[in-house]
Amino acid sequence: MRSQIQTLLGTALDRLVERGRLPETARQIPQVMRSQNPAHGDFSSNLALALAKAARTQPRALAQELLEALPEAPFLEKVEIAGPGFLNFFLTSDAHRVWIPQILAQGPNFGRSQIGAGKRVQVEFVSANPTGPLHVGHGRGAAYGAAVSNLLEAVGFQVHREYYVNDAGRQMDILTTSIWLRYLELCGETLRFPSNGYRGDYVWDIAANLHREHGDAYRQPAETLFAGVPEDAPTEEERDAQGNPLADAPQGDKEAHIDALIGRAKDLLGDHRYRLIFELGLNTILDDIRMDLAQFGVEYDQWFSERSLAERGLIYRAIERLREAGYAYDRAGALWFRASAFGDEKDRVLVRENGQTTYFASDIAYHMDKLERGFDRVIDIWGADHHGYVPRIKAALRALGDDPDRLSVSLVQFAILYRGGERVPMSTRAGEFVTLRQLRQEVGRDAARYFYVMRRAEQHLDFDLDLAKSQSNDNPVYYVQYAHARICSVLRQASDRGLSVEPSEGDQHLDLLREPQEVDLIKCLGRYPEVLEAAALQEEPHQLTHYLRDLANAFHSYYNAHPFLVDDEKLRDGRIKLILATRQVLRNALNLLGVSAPEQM
RNA sequence: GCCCUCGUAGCUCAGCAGGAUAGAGCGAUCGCCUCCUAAGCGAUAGGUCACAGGUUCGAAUCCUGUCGAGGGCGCCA
Repeated sequence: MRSQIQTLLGTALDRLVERGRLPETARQIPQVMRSQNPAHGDFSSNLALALAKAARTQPRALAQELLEALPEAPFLEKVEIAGPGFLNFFLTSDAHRVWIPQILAQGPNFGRSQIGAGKRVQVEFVSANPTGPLHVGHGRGAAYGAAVSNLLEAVGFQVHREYYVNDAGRQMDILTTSIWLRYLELCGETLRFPSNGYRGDYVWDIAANLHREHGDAYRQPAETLFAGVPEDAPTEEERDAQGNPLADAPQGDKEAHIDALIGRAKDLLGDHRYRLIFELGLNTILDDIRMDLAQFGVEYDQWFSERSLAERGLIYRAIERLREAGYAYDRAGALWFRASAFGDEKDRVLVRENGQTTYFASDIAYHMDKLERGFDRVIDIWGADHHGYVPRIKAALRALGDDPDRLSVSLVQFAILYRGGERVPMSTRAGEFVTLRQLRQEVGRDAARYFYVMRRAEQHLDFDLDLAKSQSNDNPVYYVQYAHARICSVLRQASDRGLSVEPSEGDQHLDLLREPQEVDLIKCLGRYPEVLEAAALQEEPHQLTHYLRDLANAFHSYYNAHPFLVDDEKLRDGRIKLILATRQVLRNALNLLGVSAPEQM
């Protein structure tokens, strides 16, 4: 509808240009927007204000000329000049009502479009290290990434959802060593668990599995293992309230300590047995993450292994390409990428002094591969703590000769949980973090998915657990779902009374819908395709949650003001059509957000 | 120190490719169930859009600076 008005205005503009009233440069796609205020009609345009200077006249006078040059259109009730020179367009009530048969005919497809047709988009999200269960911070990335993917798909893009599995690197070695140490404790060894190890209960569980399967086959005396290992740093428990180490606490370096333990573990276990524990840890945790996300309604097309990059020689190839392009150089025994040549703060290491490639090198190779796979757009959804990482990855893409604008990075801010008005503590200290699974169990999947995307991604999110659980109108999820359930309930009642809920053909009886609440609701339904398009193209699912609130409100107001199951068959038919259409749009929008549309509440 | 994000009603937030009188929800106050789920509806009150400049017909929106909040600045991942 908006584009049709744009076309009309464009024609008027062309006419004025042809008459020499306006210069050639004035030709443009006119800005047409939804009016905020109903007194200003359905749509308005500021075209006359924008061009008044070029026309060397007053905005209102130019608006008058545009108005006279405007072609006739059957869907327009009237066009007014208002304020400083706005053109306000009022649609006929018929123009609004045509949405209802369209919604009923298109069903689940209503609102979808083909704007992105033929374009492939990759969305990479969550990608948490497989070293422990997902926590509530990952949950927001999951809900946001899944919603953005669904939105893009709904407007026609071919979407590829991907999870980057960090199954290489030091964190996995720390996990492997942690599992083995817990296993040794289960064998009866006494040892001091490293401050930098993974201390969660799940590590005990994996170790217990290992012990159940293999008995003491992997046992080594703790004294042998710790012999010659540099001293650890104090753990949290070994510090006082001010964070100062207690008297008997170790005073070493936790990094050197854990690295030495990893080295000892590899030597003592041998390559084969070390790999076995490594794989056991990786697979156990990855399976858990997969299941967790699946239960959260988040599915992926691909789980991309970081290790596969090295196996396919992609890291080597990326480094060679950088070297050939002259952006890699040796210094102090390491290989560096000249990121500073592309606006990054400083140069970055690709290959460490010890010969190992960095995470950054893997990531360059990964992004190189993403672009080579031919996606028109690549979207990375990262936690906000990674924002410093964006310039260097873009710098690398530019150095490789790729177009860095094909990659866009969305940074999702943290979610802060509140319970009883108090902030829920979430220190990274082992055992204290709240997992995504715990959150789902506490508030349910629907509330979690909805709350996570209710705010703009780059905005800090206050997640009120009590509100998410409350079954009242304070809770936006229930408010919207209740609208859906209410419609279902009305239809059930109709059947119980022997009334037909099968709507008549086409636009019959819709002209009877003239109550103000009916008009508001119909207008709201008609906005859905525009809202969906904007939410998708701007990657902002929260626009959809705001719309859903409006739509549910329009429906609840209608419900309170007028009965639907009236004796007059024609009026009843019209009203049932309207609420059927409302139910459809509620379903379509909730579905994109991964929230259910219950028939009963 | 440098960089990023953000300061809008008592609270939580929309609005930000400039547009008309700045909007919701919660909370507060007052109303509405012989009637399709009151998990609902209606009404009222509540704002120097952090502050100061600038750009222009017009600024919550763009630019600069100040103040304040959170985050990031490893041969970690």
